[in-house]
Parts: sequence; C-alpha cells; structure tokens
Amino acid sequence: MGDYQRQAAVFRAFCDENRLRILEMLRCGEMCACKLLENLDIGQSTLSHHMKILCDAGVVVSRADGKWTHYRISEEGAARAADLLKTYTAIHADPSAGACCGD
Amino acid sequence: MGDYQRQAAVFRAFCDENRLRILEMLRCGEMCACKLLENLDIGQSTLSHHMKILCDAGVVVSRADGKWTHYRISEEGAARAADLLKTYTAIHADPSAGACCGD
DNA sequence: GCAACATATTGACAAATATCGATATGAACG
DNA sequence: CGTTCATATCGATATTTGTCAATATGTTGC
Repeated sequence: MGDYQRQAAVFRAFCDENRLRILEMLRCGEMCACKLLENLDIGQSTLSHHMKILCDAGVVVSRADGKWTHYRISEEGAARAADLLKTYTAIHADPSAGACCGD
Repeated sequence: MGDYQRQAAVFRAFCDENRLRILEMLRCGEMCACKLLENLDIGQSTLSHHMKILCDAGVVVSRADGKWTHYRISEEGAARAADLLKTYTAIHADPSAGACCGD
C-alpha cells in the first residue's frame, strides 16, 4: 500500500456517520464496546468492524479487560491525523520561488 | 442530510488517493484542471468528478477564466476541516465532572 | 468442564464510490 | 457561424464499503 493510500485510510476513519458518533462518545473518555453499542443503531458485528477501522487508523486505541474491550481516543493518533490534514492543506509559503513541487 | 453525514462528507474529500495527490499539487498555489490532469493517471471526466467532491466539501474553490477552470485550496475550508477534526478528537477537559455527553 | 456473556470474524448482500468512454456545454477565435 | 479546445455531465461497470445474521473466540463464574 502506497503512502497516499495509507494516509487516505487515516481520513477514512472519519468518513462514516457512525464512526463520528463513536468518536464523539469517546471524547468523554474511555468507553467499552457494549456501552457504545447501546447508543448506536447498529448491530454488534458492525460496531466491531467500525472499531477495527478506527484502531487501524491509529485514532483510537483499545484496552482488553477480561471479557470487555475498552476504547479511547489516542491523543497521538489524533495529533497525527491533524498534522496530516495540515500537510495536505497548508499552502506553501513562497510559491513564486519556483522549484515548487518539482516544477 | 444530517450533521454527521455532512461532516463526514468533508472528511471524505481526503479519503481518496488521487484527491490527496490533487491537494498536494494545489499547495503550490492555483492550478488549472489541465495542468492537474497532466500529473495524474486518470481520465478527464474522473478528474472533474474529484474536483467536484473537493469543491463541495469546501476544501477547494474554483475560478472560471475563459475556457479554463483554476482551482485552489480554500484556507477557510481547510481551517474548517481542521476544526472539525479537532471537534471529533479533542478529549473533554473534565470527564469526572459528570453531565458529559448527556449522561 | 460448562453455561453465560462480550467481542471478533466470516460470508452474503445492498448501497456507495471510482473509473471510463461518450456526449454535452460553453468559451475563444478564425 | 463553425471549429477547436477545456471542462462538465451522463450512463455503464467494477470495486469498495457498511450492514446483518451466524458462528467463532475467549473470559468469567459456577
């Protein structure tokens, strides 16, 4: 998987309505899957699928505790996502300098 | 379209490999569609499709100039996207205060 | 060990998305 | 006006994604 593909995957974590709902809940702190499930209108396997996408993107981390799995937002992952967004939207300081983007 | 859906659409702008390539090019400043097309391995109609998604998300703005269309990153749109990302990842200051997330 | 429970994985399917080629729109220029 | 050129839109198709039901995995407590 190329760099663009991998970075797109980070943003893809934020592309789904239910994943945004999940992130919003996790802003309050750690939460277990069953608690998240209570507040969403999806099945258990679907939640598990979304949590995997969020974790794979590095935006959320999980902690196993007996039969429960607790999830929380990764501050590092969130910072990395924010940096990445900036990387793709911050306008270069001096476009007139030429030698920009390999021209 | 609900709020979550609309906000997911902003992030969706960043979810595609080719759109990330496009944004990277636009960081150098305004660029016309034909110039973008030269540096991508996609057809013209596909580029047009991607530009529509980027513009609809507010991340890119277009400027018509005769038969050409010039695109550039919207600094306001980029800032809005960054704020939105923060909205979904910043951890609440005082979770112990209760009354968090409508509990 | 076994029953109950929480979560993950699998397989199937519908909906959304990226892509293309063909065609439409609309500007510039003779 | 008709031709050329740049971009947008349309229709079709392959791929990806979100969803579910069913099943598997792994933990707890009897």
